[in-house]
Order: sequence, then C-alpha cells, then structure tokens
Amino acid sequence: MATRKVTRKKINKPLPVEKEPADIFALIGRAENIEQAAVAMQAMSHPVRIKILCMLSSGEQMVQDLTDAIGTSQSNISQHLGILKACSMIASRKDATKTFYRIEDARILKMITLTRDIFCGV
Amino acid sequence: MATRKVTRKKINKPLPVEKEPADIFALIGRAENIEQAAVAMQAMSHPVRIKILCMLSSGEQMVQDLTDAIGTSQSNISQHLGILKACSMIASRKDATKTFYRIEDARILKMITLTRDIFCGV
DNA sequence: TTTTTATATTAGCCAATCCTTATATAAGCA
DNA sequence: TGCTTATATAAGGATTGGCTAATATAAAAA
Repeated sequence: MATRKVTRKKINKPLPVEKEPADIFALIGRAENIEQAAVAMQAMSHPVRIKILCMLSSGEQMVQDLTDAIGTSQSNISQHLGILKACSMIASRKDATKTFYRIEDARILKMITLTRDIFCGV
Repeated sequence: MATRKVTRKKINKPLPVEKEPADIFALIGRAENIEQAAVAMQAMSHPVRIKILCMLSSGEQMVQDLTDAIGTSQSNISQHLGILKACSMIASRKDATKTFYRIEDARILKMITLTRDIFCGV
C-alpha cells in the first residue's frame, strides 16, 4: 500500500511574514490542539448528537427520555451516545436498568453552549 | 426499497416534565437551527479547514499562502475552500490570477474564535 | 422462572468524505 | 503566440459514517 510520498512542491519560497503576525503560524503549528478540536467538532456535528448534548447541558438524562424527546430509535440514540462517550465528551452512570448520561468535558459544555447561543439564540 | 415505517414504540408515556423546564424541549424542537448548526460544525470539523478558518479569522488570505502555511497540496486546499464556500462560511475575491478568501459568516467567526480559545488557549 | 423493561451491540448496506493524480482554466509575461 | 503562475475541477479508489433490523444482556417484576 503505497508509502505516501509527500513530495510536495513547496520549494524554497520564504513565507511572506509581513502581513501575518507570528501567532497565526504558531497557532497553525499547534497540530495536536487543532486535531483535538477537529475530533470534537466532528463528534458534535450531527443533529441527533447536538440534540443529545443540548439536553445534557442542563443535566443528567436517561436514554429513554433522550429517545422520546429526540425522536429516533433507541438503537440509534444508543449508538450516538456511544460515539460521544468514545471521545470522552459524556459519561454514564447506571441505576438498575437505567443509564444516565451527563456531559463530562467542560470544553464541550462551553462549545455546545455557544453553539446554542449562536444558532438558536437560546 | 422498504418505505421506512417509523412505527416507534413511544406510546402513551407522558414525558417527565418535572426535571426539565420546557425550554429544553423547545430547543430540541428547533430542528432547523439544529440542522444549521450541524452543517456548520460538520463543515468546520476537519483539521485543514479549521486551520484555514483560523488563518482567515485574522483577515483575507490568498490560496498560495494558505497552502504554504498549512502544508498540503494546492488541490486539496482548493477543495477544502470549496467546501467552506459551498456553505457560505467564506467568500472570495479575485485579483488577476490570485484569489483571496475571507470569512463571510459572522457566526462562523464566533465559532472559530471560541474553538481556538477552548482548544488552543489562543 | 418467565416476562418485561431498559439499554447495548452487531451486521450489513448505502452514502458521504477525503486524498491523490491528472487535467482545465485563465491571467500575466516573454 | 507560447510559457508560466495561480487556482479550480474531475475521476478514482479507500475509508468512514449512519441507518435499520435483529439480537444480546441484565435487572426488575410477575
């Protein structure tokens, strides 16, 4: 499987540093943070998952209630919860047969709050 | 191809309204806004596109400079720019052979600013 | 112990995404 | 006119994402 030769053509061309202050390039250099942000946004970027996060943003919820309120199949909700949990955005707690989910990552709470604010004005 | 019977089993079960104030459910009901948010996040949720938006968040940039700074092929950058443009996040202006891109949607500027803040502390 | 309730998991299929390579367009330059 | 620079577009194959339907697990209730 073709070992990905990254022979890019960006030869000896000194980047034009005049216009942009160094911090932008420093920012771009933070590949790891950018990567994290991308993963987070990717995980959030589905209507059902946004709805889940919105509901969780006001506290713990159980699967049944999420399912009823959002209106898709139980299996589907469970899978979306799995995705959010896989990247540690949410965590769960069991009470007998019920499972309660909550937002676990403070950054995600911030993100969803802003998203609500920007797109829903709520 | 199976006409999608949405025979869900959410029968006559009155939602427990005690814990959650109505506004959460009203929020979930804003399907259109949620949809918009999902599309926006989806469009933003790629490392290269986040980098592009970060760079554009401090002003207009031309394709070449984005390509050099971000470090992927010109074709690839162009395609990512196309994706961002397709959902009106960015707009472009031509000057002879060069194309300058800028952020066009104020909401996106807010989003990318917060994202930077949260994940990069910048 | 059987049944019911609540949730999770798996498989399979179709659609979307992403990258690469190659080519197209279009303006400026020799 | 032909060459070069800057950008866009298209085709392709590989990977991932998302849904449904079916099944599994596990605790409670009967």
